[in-house]
Amino acid sequence: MTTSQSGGRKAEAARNDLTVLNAAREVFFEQGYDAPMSAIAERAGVGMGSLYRRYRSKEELARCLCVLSMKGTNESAERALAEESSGWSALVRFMAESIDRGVGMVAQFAGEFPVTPEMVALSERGAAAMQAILDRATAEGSVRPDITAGDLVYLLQILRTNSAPTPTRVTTLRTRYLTLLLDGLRPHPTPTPLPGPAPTWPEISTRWTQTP
Amino acid sequence: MTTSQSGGRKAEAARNDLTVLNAAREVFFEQGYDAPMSAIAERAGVGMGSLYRRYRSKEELARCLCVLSMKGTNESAERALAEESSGWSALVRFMAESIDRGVGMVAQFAGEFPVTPEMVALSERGAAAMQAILDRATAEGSVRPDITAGDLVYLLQILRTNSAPTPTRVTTLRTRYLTLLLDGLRPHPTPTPLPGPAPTWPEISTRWTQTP
DNA sequence: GGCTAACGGAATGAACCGTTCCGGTCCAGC
DNA sequence: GCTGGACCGGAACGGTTCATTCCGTTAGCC
Repeated sequence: MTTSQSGGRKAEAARNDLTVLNAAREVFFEQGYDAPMSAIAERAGVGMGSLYRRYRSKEELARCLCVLSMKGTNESAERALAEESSGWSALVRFMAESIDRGVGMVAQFAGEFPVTPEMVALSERGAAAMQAILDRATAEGSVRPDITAGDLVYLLQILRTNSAPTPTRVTTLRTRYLTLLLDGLRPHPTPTPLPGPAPTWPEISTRWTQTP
Repeated sequence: MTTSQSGGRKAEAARNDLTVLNAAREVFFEQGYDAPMSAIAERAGVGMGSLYRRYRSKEELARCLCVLSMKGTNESAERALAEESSGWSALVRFMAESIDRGVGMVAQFAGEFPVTPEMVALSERGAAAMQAILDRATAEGSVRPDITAGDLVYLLQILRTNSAPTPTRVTTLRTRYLTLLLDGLRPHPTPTPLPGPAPTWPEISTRWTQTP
């Protein structure tokens, strides 16, 4: 074993718990829900036994991660709204924090397991927070008016794209294109009309309820 | 069999060839290289036998599709450059045509099979054409100067994202966010500096050469 | 009317993955 | 210092999926 840190078996178990969660987040983000459990165990430096001692199944691990991610997103949105001085800075901060936390991972889980009432509640709370940020930014005139909260969800998913040589580079590029997108969101001297209706909430949640 | 159209066996074979290619393009685009061959056969309304009579293996089919897509992209870029009156309109037309043709499909193949010299040549020709479009647009001042041709490649890949209820909706949303991105590409009264260096060509091609 | 080429789809065999099980290892209490 | 029980890593198992092949059938051509 590689118990290099201090503490006994108990401490190792506690440390493993965090390590596993982080490893799972990374692996699911990179490879999607189809990533093998063995990949998560390997990334965490842990055997399969330890993985299944904490989570009865792959689905339980994914659900746990999903809920954690949604809670993080909600807190991020609510903090941004409360602490920032303008709608625009709240929007920028929320979007940046979201892609830093790899929020796109959750999208990989759509349709893989049934949604719980808790997840529905979290999702509704998140939707309200994002809508509030956007309303404030739109009201102060710092965002073009044809943008909706549904757009924000899709834009975050779009930015999840993950194909650069190193993980660091992936992060850098994601930030680069978020910046570009945010400039596109601002009111423009001659804005190009956006084609097609914006995404609606039913449309977004549909992907979660249909289990193919 | 469902030989509903006119013509004999020969004609059916010829029709099948196109149908198979289109079906493969769609399925690979939606599900990635891991899509089962049976899904392609089903989409094309054709048996497995007919599939393997035309392409010796899945890899051969994918390579064929890849080359076709690269040729299409190159022709699209060169035509846009030759026929459009401004760099900006050439850029817009090229980007729009590219996502309409589902150019992101090619990205799914990165690292799945070895690259041929033909593919290298096609890729270099495409890079030159995209660079020429961008140079012209930048020179006339219609694109912010911190954008490179490597950025265009990544932006096209980002827009490949594919998660809406219906295929039609997917296309609409892609166009919507392309429009948003293009507005972000234009010179802005107070442009936000883009973080991180732009992608380089070696960086882009690396993903193809490493076969994990 | 039979011959042959092309067809669709079932059969095959290998690879992969989620989950379980087991032999070894380490700490706690005596 | 020694031992019992909890915990660990990883190999083994069973099921599923998929690329590829094979074969009985069918539709045009002579």
